[in-house]
Amino acid sequence: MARTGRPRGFDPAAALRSARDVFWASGYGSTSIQALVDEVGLERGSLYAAFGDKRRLYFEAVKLYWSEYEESLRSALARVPLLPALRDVLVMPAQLGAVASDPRAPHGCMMGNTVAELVPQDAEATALVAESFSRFARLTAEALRQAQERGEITVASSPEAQAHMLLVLAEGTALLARTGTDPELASAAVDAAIAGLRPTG
Amino acid sequence: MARTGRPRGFDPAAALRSARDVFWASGYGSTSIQALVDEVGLERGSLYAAFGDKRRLYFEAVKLYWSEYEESLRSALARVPLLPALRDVLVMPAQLGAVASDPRAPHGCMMGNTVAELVPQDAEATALVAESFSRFARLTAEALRQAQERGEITVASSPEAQAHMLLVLAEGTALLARTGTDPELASAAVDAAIAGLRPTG
DNA sequence: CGGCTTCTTGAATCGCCGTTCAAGAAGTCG
DNA sequence: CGACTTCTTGAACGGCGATTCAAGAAGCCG
Repeated sequence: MARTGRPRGFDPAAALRSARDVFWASGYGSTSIQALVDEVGLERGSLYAAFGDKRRLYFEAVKLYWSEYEESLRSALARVPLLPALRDVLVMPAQLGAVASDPRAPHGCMMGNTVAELVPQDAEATALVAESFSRFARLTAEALRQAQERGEITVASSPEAQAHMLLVLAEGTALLARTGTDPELASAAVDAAIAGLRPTG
Repeated sequence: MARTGRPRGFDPAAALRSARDVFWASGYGSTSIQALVDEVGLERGSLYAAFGDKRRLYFEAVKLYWSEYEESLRSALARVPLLPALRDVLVMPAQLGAVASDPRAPHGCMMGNTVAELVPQDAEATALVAESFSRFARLTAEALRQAQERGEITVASSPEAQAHMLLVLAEGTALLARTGTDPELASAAVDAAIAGLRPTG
């Protein structure tokens, strides 16, 4: 039985991307339905029909954000040598924050923003974030393990501990980027941490 | 001319501490005046008379938070050797988050929470946070410089870069603590970063 | 003791927010 | 071409938010 009736006048994927950008810039609580209507270009009813309520839409937006982030992380982790690749991954959020004063620019990591705003009060958000962070840790630890075997990084700490440190660093950098920290200082901080991963002479 | 009229029936400092705890647990936007009234024990009118509006009260609460944090930071930075002291400072937020599932417990670093929620949209919040972070960086860099001179930590990076790295690490750890991360893993991550500060071979 | 000043109380106000819904529009299929 | 189904539109609704205010209470000072 084929789909009948009036077809959609918009592209749901494009609308979701647009909604993600609004949420990314303003967070969950501070983004009004009105702002979404204005920015996404759909009327209220269409938004609700297509995505359910605001909370559902936010979660979909976060999932989209994460899927794109994870893809870029994967490709970085496949690089050899690993250390410069890690540096790029960690510094990226600080570059996004270069336009920190523009309220309509995206700010920080959407996962970190979700943590600050909804975790642990919102159980669904907590689970979503925990799953994403756990994936980051698993992928990164595996890459670190291989790099340890290659002798590229120090074995002074376990790959798991190092991976978690990088997660902490990534979220911290993304958070501080919102304050408009000097990008050079942010890079230098990342470099100082990365330097600690080199094998000791 | 002495103060006359009916005296206050409450202690403003105690009320502010109480308000800080509520804001710390729930953030700015999610804390309603009603919640403050319930928790602080003042009626609406008294709250407004004593502290001005919600935003002012929040800023006062944040300032109180920071003044206490900075004091504890100062005393940690005075310790020798410095590295174990730094470890304690960084791990602390992860311990606070041990009760992460309790919504009434404090969550993360109040400065970081403010960044996530109000920066950069709110100029006053942005300035307040920038000032605090800058103080953290200055105090920490000075302690690191002395430790470098003592030969206690590596000179591979500048004290300023190392200090900023520690700020990033502290905020990242506090953020992740909200997700209820295993405290042991959090400690291990901090240790991995601290290990990178030791002088090489 | 009486007048004055300041604090307390909690009901009232006003605006904004998320959500719903009824009416109209636009395709599709027999 | 006509009936049916789905989408679009935007006005309306109910609730909850921060904030104000008028009336009463409580201590101080001459």
